[in-house]
Amino acid sequence: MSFSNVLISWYRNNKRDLPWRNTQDSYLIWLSEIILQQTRVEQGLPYYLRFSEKYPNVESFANASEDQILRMWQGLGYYSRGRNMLKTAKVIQRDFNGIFPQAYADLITLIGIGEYTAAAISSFSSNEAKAVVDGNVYRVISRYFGISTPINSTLGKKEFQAIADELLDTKNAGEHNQAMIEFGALQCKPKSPNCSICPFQSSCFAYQHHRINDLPIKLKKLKIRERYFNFFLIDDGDEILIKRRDNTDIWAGLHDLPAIEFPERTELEVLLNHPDFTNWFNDKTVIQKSSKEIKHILTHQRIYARFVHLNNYNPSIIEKNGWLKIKKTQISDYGMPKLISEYLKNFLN
DNA sequence: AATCCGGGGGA
DNA sequence: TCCCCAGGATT
Repeated sequence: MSFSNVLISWYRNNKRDLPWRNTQDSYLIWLSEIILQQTRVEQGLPYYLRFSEKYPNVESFANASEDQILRMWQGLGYYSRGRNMLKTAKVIQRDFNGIFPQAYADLITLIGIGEYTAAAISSFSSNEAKAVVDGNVYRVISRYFGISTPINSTLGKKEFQAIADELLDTKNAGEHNQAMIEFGALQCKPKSPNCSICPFQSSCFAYQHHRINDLPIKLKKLKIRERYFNFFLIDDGDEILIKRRDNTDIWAGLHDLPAIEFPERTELEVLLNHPDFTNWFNDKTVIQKSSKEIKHILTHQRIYARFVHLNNYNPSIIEKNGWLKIKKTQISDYGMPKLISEYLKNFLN
């Protein structure tokens, strides 16, 4: 039994009865595909039913106003899908004689229709031999074949499309595509797939190698944290105060200056009222200078630093906070992040 | 190649 | 919380 044979057999036994599967009307299929982009079937289904009832053909859709479309789209998200559908419907009226195309080459030219949707509409409506690759297909292929190329990398997209093309039952493209998607949605789910009753158990790479939870691999978009540090350059004659950073944060074990951190940009005023500030300093404290904001880029963080120069402090805080009082001439004896050492170097010279 | 666009559901 | 969902357009 080939992969496709097993797949189709599974599909015929397990498929859901969904309204857009009971038609070959490329307009209705288009409607369903756009609604289902990045949207679960259960969430999109009621929208499909309302849209297909109110706009049973592309002409009625094209004659709707954008307000009407967006009102019906309300709550579905990604609203540009609705706006683009209206544009496309008008293009169909004007350039395609009001006949919704079935050919991949035509579909791919339309706004809102990318590779996946063009392959879906063409194969579902006319059995054109184009393989769909959506989130489900990425998952099925990556697990079954043990492909660890990230699915959201350029190379990964090419690689998975090529495998999907290879796998496609070209004589039965529409059903094959539906089956791949349905299998990914119902059986080979992202979390806790039903491997125990899977017809591919013995041939699935991920199942055999216990990699189900590792595949597919997706590049995480690194989220950058923004941090606002106010460093205090506490001038005590020929000495200054520094501190060693703990091991739970950036620059672990290096030395920097006493600091107060905020999660967002703040006025100097806010800093002066911070409890640490009022503990550390006193009435005799004079702010001699405050540097402009210095931006420092790390891989996962953007540091915005401000250096506040002061000349008086409460002596007890040195011991209490575990700070160090060192001679300015000894600064270079201590490992410091570049942000700090550069600033001190410029300041002291 | 990265970022934006969204509401909803599951772990 | 984080991840993912029948992705595509834009920069």
